[in-house]
Parts: sequence; structure tokens; C-alpha cells
Amino acid sequence: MTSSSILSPNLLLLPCSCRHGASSLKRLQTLAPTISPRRLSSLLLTMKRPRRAPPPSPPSTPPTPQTIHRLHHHRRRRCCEKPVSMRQSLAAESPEWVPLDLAESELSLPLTFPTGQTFRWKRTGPLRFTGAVGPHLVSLKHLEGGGGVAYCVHGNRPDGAGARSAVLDFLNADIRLGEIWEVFSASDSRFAELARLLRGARVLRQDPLECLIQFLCSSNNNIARITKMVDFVSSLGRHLGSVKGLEFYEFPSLERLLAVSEKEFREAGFGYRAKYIVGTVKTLQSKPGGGVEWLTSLRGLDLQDAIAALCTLSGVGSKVAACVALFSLDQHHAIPVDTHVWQIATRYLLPELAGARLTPKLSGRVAEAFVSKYGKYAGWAQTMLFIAELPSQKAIIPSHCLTIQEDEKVERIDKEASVAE
DNA sequence: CGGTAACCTGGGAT
DNA sequence: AATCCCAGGTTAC
Repeated sequence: MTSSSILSPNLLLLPCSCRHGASSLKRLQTLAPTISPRRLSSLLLTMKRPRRAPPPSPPSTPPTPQTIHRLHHHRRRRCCEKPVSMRQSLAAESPEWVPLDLAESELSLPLTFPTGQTFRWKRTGPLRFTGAVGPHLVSLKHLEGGGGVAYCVHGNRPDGAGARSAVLDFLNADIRLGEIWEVFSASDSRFAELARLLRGARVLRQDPLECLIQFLCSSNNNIARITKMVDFVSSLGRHLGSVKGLEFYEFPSLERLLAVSEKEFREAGFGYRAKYIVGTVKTLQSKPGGGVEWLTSLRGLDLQDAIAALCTLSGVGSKVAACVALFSLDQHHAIPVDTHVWQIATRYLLPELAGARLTPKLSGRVAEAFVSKYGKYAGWAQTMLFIAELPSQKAIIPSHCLTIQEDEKVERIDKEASVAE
């Protein structure tokens, strides 16, 4: 989301070159292949790691590959399920809703799903969203009276028993939002004010391949078309069912994606991103042990190494890499810096840079500033601040909390114009 | 090395 | 109606 989409029409005079970043890492690697990835990343990504905090390692969610995860679920605890006949009769019209043990303050669906983290979940009710979690077709909804969130599994899959833990894993349920926000709020009064309004805005823990392909589609693109493209990719996967007239699919495997040509992606409207996807899929497939395994292994790396590794993939620059790292690789202090985050940062974190244009180097400084202010969960803080600026949240955010207020637009334009002269 | 134009496409503004 | 601008950027000069 760039400033203009938020601020709308009269920012036409803003220089658009601010989003023309050079990417660098990949190019450097081709120019200087002898330099190690670690060295490269330190050259390009000045992002600091939190000072004392060791990487978080939630006890109940080890970095197990998703595939093993599924097999695991497949094998256990089938005895606890209801008889198949009963489940079948129930599922068609009135699915069985099971409460998740998550307080309202820990998960707000409208503040989590339609906020640009994933394009695969669809709104299937006022307070209800539906999507795939691995092989499970799941709906989530808020219970009435602030009773938290419940889920249901559609389609009577035989391994439905694994759905609950898969959903909790996907929701990053081991991370206590209340606790980390408390820390942010203590040192940041603006955060504290927004936090009250945006209670329950979480960072998801998506499947890495699924996340990567989605954000590969996102570059220099708009939400509507990204969604269309992601829908196309999804339709290559196994059909899981339909809810409220919407079709849902398991995300296609790497092997399935490998079978799609650049031409096919282009014809499906991917534009130049077709090349990126085909290239990335091919590179992944060539990794020893398999691309999925390789991606998952990035969960265990330091942030800078994970980013550097992702940036070796075609079409992945620092922004996409940070999104994948934050939304799927447990890199809680990854900061996806776009022009919008830039606006927030130059106003609240780095006022001395106000007016400058966003370059890769400065984007590194922004990330650094977020991490030194918010610590090991800086990415979560950034996500909440980002959500606050979304047009869809405007209604619930008082204007004095917004980075750029209505009456400032004119001033900004004037400033830009005078700079240009 | 740091800055810039080019890249697909479709919707909305001028 | 034709044209320009823009969209959660990355790549190649």
C-alpha cells in the first residue's frame, strides 16, 4: 500500500520514483559469487537483531516441516472423532463449530485476514472467514457476545482431527499478543492508543511456499489483481469444497507448480511475474532435499541469512523476502518496508529523514529503527501500525492517530513541488 | 555502488 | 475517448 492509495487522489504530484528500489543482493551475488551469502546480507541489510533476545522457540510448535506435520496428524487420534455417518450428515448444512481457546483480545478475524497477509482467505460471513490450512478447509468465526473464535472443518476429511492443531499453528497461537503488545504500549503511547482500537490484530504463520508465491504475485501490483492471480494458482491445487458459493483449494505442491509454463502464467494475467514464478519454482525444485524442505529450513536461520537466502530467488527482493520471513518463517522481527511503512517511520521513528526518498539503504535503516524500538517482535508491531493506516480501518481510527492527516496532504504536495523545482 | 527506467495489466482519474 | 497514473517491487542498465 503506498501513500497515494491511502490518501487518495490528490497525491498525483508525489514522485513515484520512491518505489523504484534497486535490489541488489541478487545482482551482487552474480557479480561477486565468491562472497558468502552472509557477507552479502550484512553488506545490504543493516537490520539489527534484537540485542539480548534469543530467537523465540515456542515449545509446542517446533519447526517441523509441514509435510511431516500432516503425516503426524494423519496417524493419530482418530478414535476421538464422531462416527463418519453422523459427521457427514451434519457437515453439509450445519458444520460443527468448535471454540478455540483464544480470547477476543488475542484474535480479531477482520483485523487479521483482510489485511494483506494472505490473499487466500475469503470472507464468508460478517464475522466469518474461510480458507485452507494445509489440506483442511476451515472456517473461523467470532462467537457472539465476545466469546472468542470458533472453527469448523468442512468436508469430512478423514484426518480432520489434526485440523485443530493445524489451525492453532496457522494462527500462531503460541504467541501471546497481549503480552507483546503490553511491552510495545509501555514505551509508545501512540501504540497504546492504537492497540486498544485494533485489539487482536495478529501475524499469521503461513505455509512458506504458499506465502512466497503469494507475495511473488504482489510486486508492483494491486490487491484486486493479486487476489485474482492467487486464485489462479490456488485452482491448480486439489479442490477442497465450496463455501457460500466460493471455491477453495489446497495450495498446489511444488511439483504441480513446476508443471506450469511461463506462457500459461502469462496467459492467466501474471504479466512479467510469470517469469519470476517459473524461475523461483525451478530454483526451489533444484535444492538438495527439495524446495519445501529448503524453505522450511529458513525458519531456523538468523533473519539476515533467511532474507539473503530468499533474495536468491527470482522476483524476490527485500520487501517480498521480509513478508515471507515475517508471515511464514517465524522471523518475528522482519520488517517489510514499503512506501507506506516509510511514511510511518519518517514521522515517528526517523523524523530526520522526512522528505527523503526511500532507497534500499534507507529501508534498511527503517527496519533497524523498528527493531531497536520494538525488539524481537518488531514485525508484529509494524504489522499493527500498518493495519491502522489501511483505508478499511479508517472508520475506527481517530484521524489524529493517522500518519498523514487530511489537512496535511496539501502541505505535502506543496513541499514536494517546491523540492522538485 | 547508487540512482533510474522498464516491466504486465486493469481500473480509475483527467 | 485517449491518455496518464497507480498498484504492498524487482531487475537490468
